[in-house]
Amino acid sequence: MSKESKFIEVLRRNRLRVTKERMEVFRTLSLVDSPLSRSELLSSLRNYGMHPPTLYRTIELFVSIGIIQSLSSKSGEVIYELLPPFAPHHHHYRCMSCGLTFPLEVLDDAPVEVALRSLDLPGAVVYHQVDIFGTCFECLHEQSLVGERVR
Amino acid sequence: MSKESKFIEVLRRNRLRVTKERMEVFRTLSLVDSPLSRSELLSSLRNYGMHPPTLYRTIELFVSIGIIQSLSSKSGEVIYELLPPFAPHHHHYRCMSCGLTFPLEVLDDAPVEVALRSLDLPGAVVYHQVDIFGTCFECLHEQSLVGERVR
DNA sequence: CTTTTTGCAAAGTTTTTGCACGCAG
DNA sequence: CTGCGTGCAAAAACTTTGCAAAAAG
Repeated sequence: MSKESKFIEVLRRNRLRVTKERMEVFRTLSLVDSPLSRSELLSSLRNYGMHPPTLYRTIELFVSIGIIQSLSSKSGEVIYELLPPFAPHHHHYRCMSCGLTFPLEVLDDAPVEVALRSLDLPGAVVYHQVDIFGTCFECLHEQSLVGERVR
Repeated sequence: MSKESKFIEVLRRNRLRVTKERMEVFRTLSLVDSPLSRSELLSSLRNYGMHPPTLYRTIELFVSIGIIQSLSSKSGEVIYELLPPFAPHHHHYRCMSCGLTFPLEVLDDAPVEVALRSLDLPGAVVYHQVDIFGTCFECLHEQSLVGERVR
């Protein structure tokens, strides 16, 4: 079953209508396969004719039915990405220099996952996010080429 | 050495001035000991006389010199919290129902930390964030008291 | 045909900017 | 003293809201 038909299923199950705007937001997120901010989504979809209120309402809807989740970029901007089953569960490596987000594949039996499951918590668990911040090899390399760091 | 004097040290090391506004923002974050949004900080500090532009500039500054970090709340709001050495490294458990954030103490040799250190990553690591989402026991209890879930 | 969803305009809120003044060093 | 930082006002950007029109089922 394709991701799009799964998506349609989820809308149906929630008694929501399948509109081209919702499809388009979903497609953009699937295609890019990396978290996007509201403004990035807007500019991607603007040529398509998406209006801000529609996008905002769609994002809120998607969050509420669990299609996407929000995370914050290092710079303090909120970004959104697809959740399972639309994207596999993964962690993030984020470069603080160029801002790129690298998805990190995590198997269910990886040590991190096992360790997270065995924690003693103040409630039930729905999902978790792991974000690792640093400087990616490409940026490290570039920095070493430039003699001096600019203040 | 107290946290405040450490904070002053960091400002000095960055050749920044110690002002009462900066002290006040730092104090609020230390005192509350849980992540705060811009608007929460603003209302806490408003009676003190903080103006929005000053707060925003201060937050940006604090992020840039590594005093605080941003994370996103479930509702998609950006919140800020102190980083080591002003607060111990910790993970978060966040209740999706009441919105409360529970800091989770993590020792350096905890399984999660060890597992995270042994990952193969596309760059160098500066720090990481782990956020676990779910429903806290208090909210679970309340929900069981209410017969029906509201649609 | 009914009900949900979108388009649009307007209002509301938050954030940024520029510059003059005041305070830290 | 000498700028760095803040206060203030104004502008810009972003987000929300309400309602009529359009589209989905």
